[in-house]
Amino acid sequence: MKPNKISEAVVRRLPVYLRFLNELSASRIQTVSSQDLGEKLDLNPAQIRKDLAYFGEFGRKGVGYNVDYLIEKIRQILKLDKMMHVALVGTGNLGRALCNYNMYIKDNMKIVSVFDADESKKGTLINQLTVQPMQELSAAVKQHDISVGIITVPSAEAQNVADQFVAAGIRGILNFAPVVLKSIPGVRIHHADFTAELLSLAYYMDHINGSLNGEESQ
Amino acid sequence: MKPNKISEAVVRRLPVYLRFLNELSASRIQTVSSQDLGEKLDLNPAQIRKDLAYFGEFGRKGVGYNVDYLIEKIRQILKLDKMMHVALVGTGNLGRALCNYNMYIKDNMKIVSVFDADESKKGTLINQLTVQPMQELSAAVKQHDISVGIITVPSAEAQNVADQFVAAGIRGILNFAPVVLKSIPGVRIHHADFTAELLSLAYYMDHINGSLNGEESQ
DNA sequence: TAGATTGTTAATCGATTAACAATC
DNA sequence: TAGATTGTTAATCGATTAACAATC
Repeated sequence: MKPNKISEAVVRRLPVYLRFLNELSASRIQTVSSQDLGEKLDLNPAQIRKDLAYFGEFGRKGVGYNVDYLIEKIRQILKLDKMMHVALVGTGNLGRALCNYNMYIKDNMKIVSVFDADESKKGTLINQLTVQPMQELSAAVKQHDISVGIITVPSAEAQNVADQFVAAGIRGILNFAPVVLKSIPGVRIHHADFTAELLSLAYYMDHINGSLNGEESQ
Repeated sequence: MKPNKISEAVVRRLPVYLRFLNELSASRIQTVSSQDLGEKLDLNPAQIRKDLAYFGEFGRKGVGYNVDYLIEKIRQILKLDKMMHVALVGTGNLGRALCNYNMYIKDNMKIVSVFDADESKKGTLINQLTVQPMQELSAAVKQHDISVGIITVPSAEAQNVADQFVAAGIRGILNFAPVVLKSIPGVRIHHADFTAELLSLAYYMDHINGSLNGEESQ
Protein backbone atom coordinates (compact mmCIF):
# COMPACT_ATOMS: atom_id res chain seq x y z
CA MET A 1 0.00 0.00 0.00
CA LYS A 2 1.13 3.53 -0.81
CA PRO A 3 2.09 5.83 2.03
CA ASN A 4 -0.88 8.18 1.74
CA LYS A 5 -2.13 10.11 4.70
CA ILE A 6 -1.57 8.03 7.80
CA SER A 7 -3.99 8.98 10.55
CA GLU A 8 -2.80 9.87 14.03
CA ALA A 9 -4.78 7.01 15.49
CA VAL A 10 -2.71 4.58 13.44
CA VAL A 11 0.61 6.11 14.47
CA ARG A 12 -0.38 6.06 18.12
CA ARG A 13 -1.00 2.34 17.98
CA LEU A 14 2.41 1.53 16.56
CA PRO A 15 4.24 1.93 19.89
CA VAL A 16 1.65 -0.34 21.47
CA TYR A 17 2.32 -3.02 18.88
CA LEU A 18 6.03 -2.56 19.24
CA ARG A 19 6.08 -3.00 22.99
CA PHE A 20 4.11 -6.21 22.88
CA LEU A 21 6.22 -7.56 20.03
CA ASN A 22 9.30 -6.88 22.14
CA GLU A 23 7.78 -8.99 24.90
CA LEU A 24 7.12 -11.80 22.44
CA SER A 25 10.66 -11.58 21.13
CA ALA A 26 12.04 -11.77 24.66
CA SER A 27 9.98 -14.96 25.11
CA ARG A 28 11.49 -16.40 21.92
CA ILE A 29 8.17 -16.37 20.11
CA GLN A 30 8.91 -16.07 16.41
CA THR A 31 5.52 -15.70 14.75
CA VAL A 32 2.34 -13.89 15.66
CA SER A 33 -1.02 -13.46 13.94
CA SER A 34 -3.22 -10.37 13.92
CA GLN A 35 -5.66 -12.53 15.84
CA ASP A 36 -3.14 -13.09 18.67
CA LEU A 37 -2.17 -9.43 18.74
CA GLY A 38 -5.79 -8.37 18.80
CA GLU A 39 -6.58 -10.53 21.79
CA LYS A 40 -3.63 -9.34 23.79
CA LEU A 41 -3.98 -5.67 22.93
CA ASP A 42 -7.75 -5.49 22.92
CA LEU A 43 -7.96 -4.45 19.31
CA ASN A 44 -9.72 -5.73 16.23
CA PRO A 45 -7.42 -8.00 14.16
CA ALA A 46 -8.59 -6.35 10.94
CA GLN A 47 -7.54 -3.01 12.33
CA ILE A 48 -4.09 -4.29 13.14
CA ARG A 49 -3.64 -5.74 9.66
CA LYS A 50 -4.86 -2.53 8.12
CA ASP A 51 -2.58 -0.38 10.29
CA LEU A 52 0.47 -2.39 9.31
CA ALA A 53 -0.54 -2.54 5.65
CA TYR A 54 -0.27 1.24 5.44
CA PHE A 55 3.47 0.83 5.66
CA GLY A 56 4.10 -2.32 3.67
CA GLU A 57 3.40 -6.03 3.37
CA PHE A 58 5.02 -7.34 6.52
CA GLY A 59 3.16 -10.62 6.96
CA ARG A 60 2.82 -13.92 5.15
CA LYS A 61 -0.61 -15.18 4.19
CA GLY A 62 -1.55 -18.31 6.06
CA VAL A 63 1.34 -17.83 8.48
CA GLY A 64 1.27 -14.48 10.25
CA TYR A 65 3.96 -11.97 11.07
CA ASN A 66 7.56 -12.74 11.92
CA VAL A 67 8.03 -11.07 15.28
CA ASP A 68 11.58 -9.83 14.86
CA TYR A 69 11.02 -8.67 11.32
CA LEU A 70 7.94 -6.73 12.36
CA ILE A 71 9.83 -5.16 15.26
CA GLU A 72 12.51 -4.04 12.85
CA LYS A 73 9.95 -2.58 10.48
CA ILE A 74 8.02 -0.69 13.15
CA ARG A 75 11.26 0.66 14.55
CA GLN A 76 12.11 1.94 11.10
CA ILE A 77 8.69 3.52 10.69
CA LEU A 78 8.90 5.28 14.05
CA LYS A 79 12.55 6.11 13.32
CA LEU A 80 13.75 4.63 16.57
CA ASP A 81 17.15 3.80 15.21
CA LYS A 82 18.33 7.37 15.23
CA MET A 83 19.05 8.66 18.71
CA MET A 84 17.19 11.88 19.38
CA HIS A 85 18.49 14.46 21.81
CA VAL A 86 16.03 15.99 24.22
CA ALA A 87 15.97 19.20 26.26
CA LEU A 88 13.83 19.36 29.39
CA VAL A 89 12.60 22.58 30.97
CA GLY A 90 11.27 22.65 34.52
CA THR A 91 13.02 20.84 37.34
CA GLY A 92 10.11 20.33 39.70
CA ASN A 93 9.13 16.91 40.97
CA LEU A 94 8.05 15.60 37.60
CA GLY A 95 10.96 17.08 35.67
CA ARG A 96 13.47 15.58 38.07
CA ALA A 97 11.73 12.21 37.93
CA LEU A 98 11.97 12.20 34.14
CA CYS A 99 15.66 13.11 34.29
CA ASN A 100 16.30 10.29 36.69
CA TYR A 101 14.35 7.93 34.51
CA ASN A 102 15.98 9.14 31.39
CA MET A 103 16.88 5.72 30.15
CA TYR A 104 13.27 4.75 30.47
CA ILE A 105 12.92 6.81 27.36
CA LYS A 106 15.63 4.46 26.35
CA ASP A 107 15.07 3.35 22.81
CA ASN A 108 15.89 6.52 21.01
CA MET A 109 15.50 9.51 23.26
CA LYS A 110 18.01 10.92 25.66
CA ILE A 111 17.71 14.01 27.80
CA VAL A 112 20.96 15.85 27.21
CA SER A 113 20.18 19.28 28.66
CA VAL A 114 18.05 20.50 31.54
CA PHE A 115 16.81 24.03 32.12
CA ASP A 116 14.98 26.00 34.75
CA ALA A 117 13.78 29.59 34.71
CA ASP A 118 14.64 29.85 38.39
CA GLU A 119 18.16 31.26 38.39
CA SER A 120 18.83 29.90 41.85
CA LYS A 121 18.66 26.36 40.48
CA LYS A 122 21.51 27.07 38.08
CA GLY A 123 24.30 24.56 38.47
CA THR A 124 22.26 22.01 40.41
CA LEU A 125 23.01 18.43 39.38
CA ILE A 126 20.21 16.06 38.37
CA ASN A 127 21.33 12.61 37.35
CA GLN A 128 24.64 13.97 36.09
CA LEU A 129 23.00 16.80 34.18
CA THR A 130 23.69 20.39 35.20
CA VAL A 131 20.65 22.65 35.36
CA GLN A 132 21.11 25.59 33.00
CA PRO A 133 19.39 28.96 32.80
CA MET A 134 16.99 29.54 29.93
CA GLN A 135 19.31 31.94 28.12
CA GLU A 136 21.50 28.98 27.27
CA LEU A 137 18.72 27.01 25.60
CA SER A 138 19.33 28.17 22.07
CA ALA A 139 23.06 27.49 22.20
CA ALA A 140 22.50 24.04 23.71
CA VAL A 141 20.05 23.10 20.99
CA LYS A 142 22.69 23.85 18.38
CA GLN A 143 25.55 22.33 20.29
CA HIS A 144 23.86 19.02 21.09
CA ASP A 145 21.65 18.78 18.01
CA ILE A 146 18.52 18.71 20.15
CA SER A 147 15.33 17.98 18.24
CA VAL A 148 12.79 17.35 21.00
CA GLY A 149 11.75 19.42 24.01
CA ILE A 150 9.94 18.33 27.15
CA ILE A 151 7.93 20.86 29.14
CA THR A 152 7.48 20.24 32.86
CA VAL A 153 6.82 23.77 34.06
CA PRO A 154 3.62 25.18 35.61
CA SER A 155 0.77 25.82 33.17
CA ALA A 156 1.20 29.57 33.21
CA GLU A 157 4.73 29.31 31.82
CA ALA A 158 4.24 26.45 29.39
CA GLN A 159 3.36 28.53 26.33
CA ASN A 160 6.36 30.76 26.90
CA VAL A 161 8.67 27.74 27.10
CA ALA A 162 7.09 26.26 23.96
CA ASP A 163 7.73 29.50 22.12
CA GLN A 164 11.35 29.49 23.22
CA PHE A 165 11.69 25.88 22.07
CA VAL A 166 10.34 26.79 18.66
CA ALA A 167 12.55 29.85 18.43
CA ALA A 168 15.55 27.68 19.24
CA GLY A 169 14.72 25.33 16.37
CA ILE A 170 13.05 22.45 18.20
CA ARG A 171 10.37 20.78 16.09
CA GLY A 172 8.86 18.22 18.49
CA ILE A 173 7.49 18.98 21.94
CA LEU A 174 6.07 16.82 24.70
CA ASN A 175 4.09 18.99 27.06
CA PHE A 176 3.22 17.82 30.58
CA ALA A 177 1.55 21.05 31.64
CA PRO A 178 -2.24 20.80 31.71
CA VAL A 179 -2.85 23.51 29.17
CA VAL A 180 -3.46 23.69 25.42
CA LEU A 181 -0.46 25.16 23.63
CA LYS A 182 -0.45 27.07 20.38
CA SER A 183 1.96 25.83 17.82
CA ILE A 184 3.05 26.74 14.33
CA PRO A 185 2.99 24.54 11.22
CA GLY A 186 5.95 22.20 11.17
CA VAL A 187 6.13 21.92 14.94
CA ARG A 188 4.50 18.91 16.52
CA ILE A 189 3.20 19.15 20.08
CA HIS A 190 2.09 16.05 21.99
CA HIS A 191 0.43 16.22 25.38
CA ALA A 192 1.06 13.94 28.33
CA ASP A 193 -2.02 14.97 30.18
CA PHE A 194 -2.49 12.68 33.13
CA THR A 195 -4.47 15.20 35.12
CA ALA A 196 -7.12 15.09 32.38
CA GLU A 197 -6.98 11.31 32.56
CA LEU A 198 -7.70 11.48 36.26
CA LEU A 199 -10.52 13.98 35.89
CA SER A 200 -12.20 11.98 33.14
CA LEU A 201 -11.66 8.83 35.18
CA ALA A 202 -13.73 10.44 37.93
CA TYR A 203 -16.59 10.81 35.49
CA TYR A 204 -16.81 7.08 34.99
CA MET A 205 -16.73 6.16 38.65
CA ASP A 206 -20.12 4.78 39.66
CA HIS A 207 -21.54 5.78 36.32
CA ILE A 208 -22.18 2.14 35.67
CA ASN A 209 -25.39 2.34 37.62
CA GLY A 210 -26.21 5.59 35.87
CA SER A 211 -26.85 8.00 38.70
CA LEU A 212 -25.70 11.08 36.82
CA ASN A 213 -28.03 13.89 35.95
CA GLY A 214 -30.87 12.45 37.92
CA GLU A 215 -33.04 15.47 37.24
CA GLU A 216 -33.30 15.10 33.54
CA SER A 217 -32.51 11.54 32.64
CA GLN A 218 -35.04 9.56 30.64
CA MET B 1 -30.70 16.92 25.42
CA LYS B 2 -31.15 13.50 26.96
CA PRO B 3 -28.13 11.85 28.54
CA ASN B 4 -27.85 8.99 26.09
CA LYS B 5 -24.51 7.39 25.45
CA ILE B 6 -21.81 9.99 25.96
CA SER B 7 -18.71 9.16 23.96
CA GLU B 8 -15.29 8.99 25.57
CA ALA B 9 -14.06 11.73 23.27
CA VAL B 10 -16.63 14.09 24.75
CA VAL B 11 -15.74 13.24 28.35
CA ARG B 12 -12.05 13.72 27.65
CA ARG B 13 -12.67 17.25 26.42
CA LEU B 14 -14.53 18.31 29.55
CA PRO B 15 -11.38 18.70 31.68
CA VAL B 16 -9.89 20.79 28.89
CA TYR B 17 -12.88 23.11 28.92
CA LEU B 18 -12.84 23.26 32.68
CA ARG B 19 -9.23 24.27 32.94
CA PHE B 20 -9.60 27.10 30.49
CA LEU B 21 -12.80 28.28 32.14
CA ASN B 22 -10.94 28.41 35.43
CA GLU B 23 -8.37 30.67 33.81
CA LEU B 24 -11.12 32.93 32.53
CA SER B 25 -12.73 33.03 35.94
CA ALA B 26 -9.44 33.98 37.53
CA SER B 27 -9.23 36.84 35.04
CA ARG B 28 -12.70 37.99 36.03
CA ILE B 29 -14.16 37.20 32.63
CA GLN B 30 -17.82 36.43 33.11
CA THR B 31 -19.07 35.31 29.72
CA VAL B 32 -17.60 33.22 26.94
CA SER B 33 -18.90 32.01 23.58
CA SER B 34 -18.25 28.68 21.92
CA GLN B 35 -16.43 30.74 19.33
CA ASP B 36 -13.97 32.09 21.93
CA LEU B 37 -13.48 28.68 23.48
CA GLY B 38 -12.90 27.11 20.08
CA GLU B 39 -10.21 29.59 19.19
CA LYS B 40 -8.35 29.17 22.44
CA LEU B 41 -8.62 25.40 22.62
CA ASP B 42 -8.24 24.66 18.92
CA LEU B 43 -11.62 23.05 18.62
CA ASN B 44 -14.65 23.56 16.43
CA PRO B 45 -17.26 25.78 18.16
CA ALA B 46 -20.08 23.50 17.03
CA GLN B 47 -18.33 20.62 18.69
CA ILE B 48 -18.06 22.50 21.96
CA ARG B 49 -21.75 23.42 21.91
CA LYS B 50 -22.69 19.87 21.10
CA ASP B 51 -20.48 18.46 23.84
CA LEU B 52 -22.04 20.71 26.46
CA ALA B 53 -25.55 20.13 25.16
CA TYR B 54 -25.25 16.43 26.01
CA PHE B 55 -25.48 17.42 29.64
CA GLY B 56 -27.95 20.27 29.62
CA GLU B 57 -28.69 23.75 28.33
CA PHE B 58 -25.95 25.77 29.95
CA GLY B 59 -25.77 28.75 27.62
CA ARG B 60 -27.98 31.67 26.60
CA LYS B 61 -28.78 32.22 22.97
CA GLY B 62 -27.30 35.46 21.69
CA VAL B 63 -25.12 35.78 24.78
CA GLY B 64 -22.91 32.77 25.38
CA TYR B 65 -22.02 30.85 28.51
CA ASN B 66 -21.65 32.26 31.99
CA VAL B 67 -18.15 31.23 32.98
CA ASP B 68 -18.74 30.48 36.64
CA TYR B 69 -22.01 28.71 36.00
CA LEU B 70 -20.40 26.52 33.35
CA ILE B 71 -17.51 25.72 35.69
CA GLU B 72 -20.00 24.65 38.32
CA LYS B 73 -21.87 22.47 35.84
CA ILE B 74 -18.78 20.75 34.46
CA ARG B 75 -17.53 20.12 37.97
CA GLN B 76 -20.83 18.46 38.74
CA ILE B 77 -20.68 16.34 35.60
CA LEU B 78 -17.14 15.17 36.35
CA LYS B 79 -18.11 14.77 40.00
CA LEU B 80 -15.25 16.91 41.21
CA ASP B 81 -17.06 18.01 44.32
CA LYS B 82 -16.65 14.71 46.05
CA MET B 83 -13.10 14.09 47.24
CA MET B 84 -11.81 10.77 45.96
CA HIS B 85 -9.17 8.83 47.86
CA VAL B 86 -6.33 7.36 45.87
CA ALA B 87 -3.87 4.54 46.47
CA LEU B 88 -0.55 4.57 44.65
CA VAL B 89 1.61 1.50 44.07
CA GLY B 90 5.25 1.79 43.06
CA THR B 91 7.58 4.27 44.74
CA GLY B 92 10.13 4.70 41.98
CA ASN B 93 10.99 8.11 40.57
CA LEU B 94 7.60 8.68 39.03
CA GLY B 95 5.61 7.37 41.98
CA ARG B 96 7.50 9.58 44.40
CA ALA B 97 7.05 12.59 42.13
CA LEU B 98 3.31 12.04 42.07
CA CYS B 99 3.19 11.73 45.85
CA ASN B 100 5.09 14.94 46.23
CA TYR B 101 2.80 16.61 43.76
CA ASN B 102 -0.27 15.18 45.31
CA MET B 103 -2.07 18.45 45.59
CA TYR B 104 -1.51 18.92 41.91
CA ILE B 105 -4.25 16.37 41.60
CA LYS B 106 -5.87 18.89 43.82
CA ASP B 107 -9.43 19.34 42.82
CA ASN B 108 -10.84 16.08 43.96
CA MET B 109 -8.14 13.46 44.24
CA LYS B 110 -5.83 12.85 47.13
CA ILE B 111 -3.26 10.11 47.50
CA VAL B 112 -3.92 8.69 50.95
CA SER B 113 -1.93 5.43 50.85
CA VAL B 114 1.30 4.39 49.16
CA PHE B 115 2.52 0.86 48.55
CA ASP B 116 5.57 -0.91 47.26
CA ALA B 117 6.19 -4.59 46.65
CA ASP B 118 9.75 -4.14 47.82
CA GLU B 119 9.60 -5.02 51.53
CA SER B 120 12.74 -3.05 52.25
CA LYS B 121 10.89 0.17 51.42
CA LYS B 122 8.33 -0.48 54.13
CA GLY B 123 8.06 2.44 56.51
CA THR B 124 9.82 4.93 54.26
CA LEU B 125 8.22 8.37 54.34
CA ILE B 126 7.17 10.13 51.13
CA ASN B 127 5.56 13.49 51.61
CA GLN B 128 4.16 12.47 54.99
CA LEU B 129 2.86 9.16 53.67
CA THR B 130 4.31 5.91 54.99
CA VAL B 131 5.11 3.28 52.37
CA GLN B 132 3.16 0.10 53.10
CA PRO B 133 3.64 -3.48 51.91
CA MET B 134 1.15 -4.84 49.40
CA GLN B 135 -0.54 -7.13 51.92
CA GLU B 136 -2.02 -4.07 53.54
CA LEU B 137 -3.67 -2.81 50.36
CA SER B 138 -7.03 -4.41 50.86
CA ALA B 139 -7.41 -3.19 54.44
CA ALA B 140 -6.35 0.33 53.49
CA VAL B 141 -8.92 0.48 50.69
CA LYS B 142 -11.65 -0.29 53.17
CA GLN B 143 -10.29 1.91 55.92
CA HIS B 144 -9.80 5.02 53.79
CA ASP B 145 -12.62 4.45 51.34
CA ILE B 146 -10.21 4.43 48.42
CA SER B 147 -11.86 4.37 45.01
CA VAL B 148 -8.96 5.05 42.63
CA GLY B 149 -5.60 3.35 42.17
CA ILE B 150 -2.48 4.65 40.48
CA ILE B 151 0.06 2.20 39.06
CA THR B 152 3.68 3.34 38.81
CA VAL B 153 5.44 -0.03 38.82
CA PRO B 154 7.50 -1.61 36.02
CA SER B 155 5.49 -3.02 33.11
CA ALA B 156 6.02 -6.63 34.14
CA GLU B 157 4.26 -6.08 37.45
CA ALA B 158 1.50 -3.76 36.33
CA GLN B 159 -1.12 -6.40 35.55
CA ASN B 160 -0.56 -8.04 38.90
CA VAL B 161 -1.04 -4.74 40.71
CA ALA B 162 -4.17 -4.00 38.67
CA ASP B 163 -5.59 -7.38 39.66
CA GLN B 164 -4.90 -6.66 43.30
CA PHE B 165 -6.58 -3.27 42.98
CA VAL B 166 -9.67 -4.89 41.52
CA ALA B 167 -9.68 -7.61 44.17
CA ALA B 168 -9.51 -4.92 46.84
CA GLY B 169 -12.58 -3.21 45.41
CA ILE B 170 -11.02 -0.35 43.47
CA ARG B 171 -13.05 0.59 40.38
CA GLY B 172 -10.91 3.24 38.70
CA ILE B 173 -7.25 2.84 37.74
CA LEU B 174 -4.70 5.18 36.23
CA ASN B 175 -1.85 3.15 34.81
CA PHE B 176 1.53 4.73 34.05
CA ALA B 177 3.22 1.48 32.99
CA PRO B 178 3.65 1.20 29.23
CA VAL B 179 1.60 -1.94 28.86
CA VAL B 180 -2.00 -2.79 27.99
CA LEU B 181 -3.86 -4.07 31.02
CA LYS B 182 -6.79 -6.47 31.07
CA SER B 183 -9.75 -5.30 33.06
CA ILE B 184 -13.15 -6.58 33.98
CA PRO B 185 -16.52 -4.93 33.33
CA GLY B 186 -17.23 -2.25 35.87
CA VAL B 187 -13.57 -1.34 36.31
CA ARG B 188 -12.29 1.61 34.36
CA ILE B 189 -8.61 1.76 33.40
CA HIS B 190 -7.05 4.90 31.97
CA HIS B 191 -3.53 5.04 30.64
CA ALA B 192 -1.02 7.82 31.13
CA ASP B 193 1.27 6.67 28.40
CA PHE B 194 3.87 9.32 27.81
CA THR B 195 6.41 6.88 26.41
CA ALA B 196 3.96 6.18 23.57
CA GLU B 197 3.57 9.91 23.13
CA LEU B 198 7.32 10.24 22.75
CA LEU B 199 7.60 7.33 20.33
CA SER B 200 4.79 8.60 18.17
CA LEU B 201 6.29 12.08 18.34
CA ALA B 202 9.42 10.65 16.77
CA TYR B 203 7.35 9.48 13.83
CA TYR B 204 6.36 13.01 12.99
CA MET B 205 9.83 14.51 13.21
CA ASP B 206 10.95 15.51 9.72
CA HIS B 207 7.96 13.79 8.23
CA ILE B 208 6.84 17.14 6.96
CA ASN B 209 9.06 16.71 3.93
CA GLY B 210 7.74 13.19 3.48
CA SER B 211 10.87 11.10 3.31
CA LEU B 212 9.30 8.01 4.84
CA ASN B 213 9.16 4.72 3.02
CA GLY B 214 11.22 5.80 0.08
CA GLU B 215 11.12 2.21 -1.08
CA GLU B 216 7.58 1.03 -1.63
CA SER B 217 7.51 -1.95 0.72
CA GLN B 218 8.50 -5.58 0.74
C1' DT C 1 -34.97 46.16 16.93
C1' DA C 2 -30.67 44.01 14.78
C1' DG C 3 -26.89 41.32 15.79
C1' DA C 4 -25.18 37.50 18.18
C1' DT C 5 -25.08 32.94 19.68
C1' DT C 6 -27.14 28.89 21.32
C1' DG C 7 -29.15 24.07 20.80
C1' DT C 8 -30.04 20.72 17.48
C1' DT C 9 -30.78 18.47 13.14
C1' DA C 10 -28.75 17.19 8.86
C1' DA C 11 -24.57 16.48 6.04
C1' DT C 12 -19.99 15.17 5.90
C1' DC C 13 -16.05 13.07 7.01
C1' DG C 14 -13.10 9.56 8.87
C1' DA C 15 -12.19 5.48 11.33
C1' DT C 16 -13.40 0.79 12.45
C1' DT C 17 -15.06 -3.66 11.26
C1' DA C 18 -16.58 -7.31 8.10
C1' DA C 19 -15.82 -10.03 4.32
C1' DC C 20 -13.23 -12.50 1.13
C1' DA C 21 -9.98 -13.54 -2.70
C1' DA C 22 -5.21 -14.53 -2.74
C1' DT C 23 -1.86 -17.53 -1.19
C1' DC C 24 1.33 -19.55 2.15
C1' DT D 1 -4.01 -30.72 -0.26
C1' DA D 2 -6.74 -28.29 3.54
C1' DG D 3 -6.51 -24.96 6.94
C1' DA D 4 -4.89 -20.59 8.20
C1' DT D 5 -4.11 -15.86 7.72
C1' DT D 6 -2.85 -11.93 5.16
C1' DG D 7 -3.89 -7.60 2.39
C1' DT D 8 -7.57 -4.97 0.73
C1' DT D 9 -12.09 -3.59 -0.69
C1' DA D 10 -16.69 -2.72 0.79
C1' DA D 11 -19.97 -1.87 4.56
C1' DT D 12 -20.79 0.04 8.86
C1' DC D 13 -20.39 2.85 12.49
C1' DG D 14 -19.39 6.99 14.97
C1' DA D 15 -17.65 11.49 15.42
C1' DT D 16 -17.08 16.07 13.55
C1' DT D 17 -18.73 19.98 11.10
C1' DA D 18 -22.22 22.82 8.79
C1' DA D 19 -26.41 24.99 8.81
C1' DC D 20 -30.17 27.28 10.72
C1' DA D 21 -34.42 28.14 13.49
C1' DA D 22 -35.05 29.84 18.03
C1' DT D 23 -34.28 33.49 20.95
C1' DC D 24 -31.61 36.45 23.99
